[in-house]
Amino acid sequence: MPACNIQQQQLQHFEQVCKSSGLKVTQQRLEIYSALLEARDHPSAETLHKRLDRLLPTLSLDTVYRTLATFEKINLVHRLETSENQARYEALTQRHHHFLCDQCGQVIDFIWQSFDAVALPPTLTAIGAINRTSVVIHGKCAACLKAEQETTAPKD
Amino acid sequence: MPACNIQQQQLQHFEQVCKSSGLKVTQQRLEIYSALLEARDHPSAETLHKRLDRLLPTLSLDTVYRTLATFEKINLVHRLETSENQARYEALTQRHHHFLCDQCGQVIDFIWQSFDAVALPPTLTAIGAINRTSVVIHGKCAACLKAEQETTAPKD
DNA sequence: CATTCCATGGTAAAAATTATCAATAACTTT
DNA sequence: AAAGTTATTGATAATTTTTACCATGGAATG
Repeated sequence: MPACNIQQQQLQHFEQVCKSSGLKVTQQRLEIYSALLEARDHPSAETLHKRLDRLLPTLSLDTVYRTLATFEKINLVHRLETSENQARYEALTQRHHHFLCDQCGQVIDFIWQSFDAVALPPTLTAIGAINRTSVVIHGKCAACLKAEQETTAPKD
Repeated sequence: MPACNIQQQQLQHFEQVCKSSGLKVTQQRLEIYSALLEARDHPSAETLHKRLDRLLPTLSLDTVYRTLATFEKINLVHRLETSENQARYEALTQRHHHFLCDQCGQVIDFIWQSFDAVALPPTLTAIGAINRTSVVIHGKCAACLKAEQETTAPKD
């Protein structure tokens, strides 16, 4: 399983980052991080908490929140920019951008290397120091489009 | 005052959009919208509410929330993508992008026409139908950078 | 093995947003 | 311009989301 190897690498990296930041590698942190690594759906703290209930039944929601906030500080995870109420998170893997479905709220990653290579506008130097850039695209995802067609079309 | 003329135009447009959407042009809606037009700081519902307190002392916070949600539906305002808890809003004016200061939370608009002109990656057609695209840049704003220097540097 | 210190869980508070419903204000018709 | 119709508002309260508190527990250090 190559995917599993990749995850092993990520987890080693995780331990290293924790230690170098003076954070203890607790079971909760490990599980929260690896759950986020496996997840493809940019889960919220609450979703993660539910998802981990089987593995760590006593894990508190507060710990999930705290842990995610901690991870964000040491740059292990990102808190997404969405226009929803619940915050969503993702583990940092490959550089990518986000497509947000305005209908169902789903977040879909996409790669756009030619954007990543482009020079930023010079105006920005006056505005501040840049950490990271990302493109956010709003629209209607394929699934929602299809569902819409099916409820509109059926005239038989 | 040219700025005032521009706003007059915007307000006329506002009334038109409301009517064509079957919405009544109430004083509350007018004031909330024009407060958002004047604002340059992408205020939250609560900030707007406080700001309007002098003008409309009985305006309820709930109305601000409801009104902003309504405006977003008919595409008069945008709910911003930030990674904060409180939602922020802006009136739709000129096409622009956002710089978010991770330190102070400030949102600064910037123009980037060469991005606006660029073609989106073809992968996206499979993902869904696109409504709008925007670039989000995270970093540290000039003011925060300066404040940081002043607290670090003073060694005299 | 004892000590220290950080992280966790449980509870509860704070912050942010939304629901309910009677009263009110805006548009329409006359 | 007045009355009727209907959407909108305000006040209150409920939900949802996130954070604070603090005693307990467990890992690392000496």
